Amino acid sequence: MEPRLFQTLLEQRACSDCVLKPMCKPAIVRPDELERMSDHVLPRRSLSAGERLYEQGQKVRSLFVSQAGVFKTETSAADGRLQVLGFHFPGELMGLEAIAGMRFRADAFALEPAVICEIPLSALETAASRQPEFQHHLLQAAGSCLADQQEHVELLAMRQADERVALFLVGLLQRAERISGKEEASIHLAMGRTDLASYLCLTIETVSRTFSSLRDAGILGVQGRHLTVLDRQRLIGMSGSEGAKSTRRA
Amino acid sequence: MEPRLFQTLLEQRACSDCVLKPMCKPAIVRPDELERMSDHVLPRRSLSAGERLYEQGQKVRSLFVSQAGVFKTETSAADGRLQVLGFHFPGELMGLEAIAGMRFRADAFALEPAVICEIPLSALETAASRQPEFQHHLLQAAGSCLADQQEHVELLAMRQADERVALFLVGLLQRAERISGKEEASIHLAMGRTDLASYLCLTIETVSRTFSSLRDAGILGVQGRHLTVLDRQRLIGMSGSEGAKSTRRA
DNA sequence: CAGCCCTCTTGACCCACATCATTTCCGAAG
DNA sequence: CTTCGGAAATGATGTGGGTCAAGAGGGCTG
Repeated sequence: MEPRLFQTLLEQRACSDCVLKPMCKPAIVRPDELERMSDHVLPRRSLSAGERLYEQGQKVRSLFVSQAGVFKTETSAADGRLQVLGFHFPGELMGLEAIAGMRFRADAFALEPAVICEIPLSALETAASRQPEFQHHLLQAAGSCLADQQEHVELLAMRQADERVALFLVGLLQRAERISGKEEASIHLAMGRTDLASYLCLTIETVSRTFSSLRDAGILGVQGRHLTVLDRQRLIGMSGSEGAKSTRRA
Repeated sequence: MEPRLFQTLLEQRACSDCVLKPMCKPAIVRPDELERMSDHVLPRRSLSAGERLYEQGQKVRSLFVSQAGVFKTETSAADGRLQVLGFHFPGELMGLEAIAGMRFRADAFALEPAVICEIPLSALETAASRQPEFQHHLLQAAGSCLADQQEHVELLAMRQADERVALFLVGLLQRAERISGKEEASIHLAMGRTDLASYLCLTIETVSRTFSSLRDAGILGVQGRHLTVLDRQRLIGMSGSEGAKSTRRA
């Protein structure tokens, strides 16, 4: 394992373009660079849709970066309740939250056919200690993950269902645009309504109704998992602050 | 700045005792050790109750570890809505989520008279790259922060108000016990009802009512900010899974 | 000790969303 | 093309907790 490669690997397009909100997802790796590098140095694995990458409670040996395909992470409580904690797009790091307890705190599933790049912990630490650059990027990535989680909390703290949905969609849009580099007008949902609802802490009925009302308002085109953004400004408006009228909570 | 000291500084009582939930807060530093070390090498500052440690949007130069006193971090949205993102007890790291964008994403306030230990970023990275041990601990700390955030999301995902409150209280209890090392029967709330409600995404009225019903049920003694745990088992029971009867969400 | 302010508590009412129950859609298999 | 099954949409109804509105403590200051 050549540590120098890690540095290049993580030569990230820093998250500076979306410093604050919304949905500044931890994109620590440019997928194309990852593609180039991992062919030579990192274990890769293909997963089919629905396949599990790791399991809650399992011992952590590696972190993972999606190279292609979207993943979800999901905890299951003692009583069987499931809670989707996050979606992970190509280039995003997974598993960092597990290294404190050395066990994964959630299951990770591929939502579509995917390619995953595995980074053994030992290699990670070795590379980081030999390459200050890499260490720096790793810290940045950790910070990004943390910022991302905070945004999830902020999303949940938005009281109205339509605010949450709108904010989520805007986030997806921005992630898609960061990957493609151009303005996007359509969104393909990698996840079903169930996962979406769980992530937003709503029921699938509410999500469905919200989509319908966005459609009726002429803001969004809805055809199953394929969405079309018809009125970007209004969508962004709803996702933000002034969507609320009454507002009381401190 | 002597890097070696950092290593000792972060010689943590790892979070292994509370691998999963609830409320495994990122205690990366033993307060007594921090006390011992920071006198020599790290800038310290005293804050009075309510004083601000850092401000949202401000450039990040240092991370912080509380040495004494509880802090809260809080974002303010464009429309003025405030959202408490976390409480930070002695020994817990603050500011890591900011390093991706190099700006703080929230305000941090001391909730009571406090002493803070400042760790300049440059020193942090230098120390980490010279001391693999320290780098390892730093990563662990980052992982702990992340795990903590996930628990916050899980807390918010618990549907019933009383589940959230109970889970929060159990978490406080465990943190207090981790610091004192012995079983505690009482909790002193460093935060007021307003901050508590914001953190739990409830109104202060609901929090108040929930406390009252816990009191009426003989589970909790409530005298303002001083709480007495009368029935530990039942409290833990409520915080968990089986407090719910119906349960539908995936 | 009185007065004040601020935090917390309690009560009455109502609404957004959960819940329950169908119906519709769409893709895969035959 | 038809059939089938799971996902999504829609409708009707109920409720947890948000909202509005008073009190009730409890700790300051004068």
